[in-house]
Amino acid sequence: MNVNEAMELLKEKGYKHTGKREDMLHFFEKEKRYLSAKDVLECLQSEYPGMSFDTIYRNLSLFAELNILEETELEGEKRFRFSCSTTQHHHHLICLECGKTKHINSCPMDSIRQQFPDFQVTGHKFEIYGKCQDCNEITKVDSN
Amino acid sequence: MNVNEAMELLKEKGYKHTGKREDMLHFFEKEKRYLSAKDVLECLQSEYPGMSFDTIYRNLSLFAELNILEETELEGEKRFRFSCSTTQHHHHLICLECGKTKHINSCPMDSIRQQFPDFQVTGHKFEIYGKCQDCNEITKVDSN
DNA sequence: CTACATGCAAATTATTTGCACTTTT
DNA sequence: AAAAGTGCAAATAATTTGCATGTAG
Repeated sequence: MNVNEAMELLKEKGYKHTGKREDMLHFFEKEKRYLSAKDVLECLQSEYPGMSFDTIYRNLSLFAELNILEETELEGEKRFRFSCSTTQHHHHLICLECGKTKHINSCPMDSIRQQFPDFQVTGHKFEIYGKCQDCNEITKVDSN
Repeated sequence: MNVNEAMELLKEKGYKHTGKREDMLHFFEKEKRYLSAKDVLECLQSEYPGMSFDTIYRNLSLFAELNILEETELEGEKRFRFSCSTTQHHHHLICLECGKTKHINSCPMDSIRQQFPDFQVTGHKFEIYGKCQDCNEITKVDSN
């Protein structure tokens, strides 16, 4: 998924092309990590001073519904990231300092489904939290 | 972990023995599943008509801090369940209809840590959502 | 009688919604 | 124009906090 494909999808579905939408998507494409509504607002407010949370929230929900963004909930906040659904199903290591993510292609669900055939699985969440290599190095430097 | 052990732990740490705390713990022990603050309030209000959310929330946080309860976040709400930490590390299948849970002893983290030695893991979440066998059967009956 | 526990009311935080106005198409 | 997008202000909803009072040890 990239910004052009996303805008194309929006057009197909009858949603309009606005600068705010495009800029939101560009921000997500550039960051490649989970962002909160606040992150997005802060980024877009330089460009659009009157920009409000409502618009951010409405568009985030819309994008998530269309699978343009992946959604998760982290520390009591919804977070979104540009969808990597063109690649195979996967999970992430998430750095709690900088938000950077790393893909994990292996998914433990296959074996789980076999183990519990009576449980009808509708979804799952597998996320690993911690500190990425870069953030770890910064800490080391700081404490010297 | 059981209610007596939990009350013992509270006493050790200098927290007081109150009927509300004990009843909260009994409720968790009986239910063996993830419960929201609201669930707990509804249960305790019959016994303690004046019972307020504050007390529930304060005690839930306390119990979680002392590892008497396990905490997770599900559909925008914090949920707690009686801790099974005496048994080995594990995860759950969670029925979104009735809240019932099933243990999974296997944890995918061991292999993940090996795969990403540069990422300092501080936590992880692995939860499987769906419909348990009982709830599935109820649906079948309903639709007849 | 002292520290912890609780209720009340008010504050916080993230998110959603109704309504009037403004853009896209 | 018509449909969709947006800002504003107000409403929710879950959770937290300050303060005065109550209660267990």
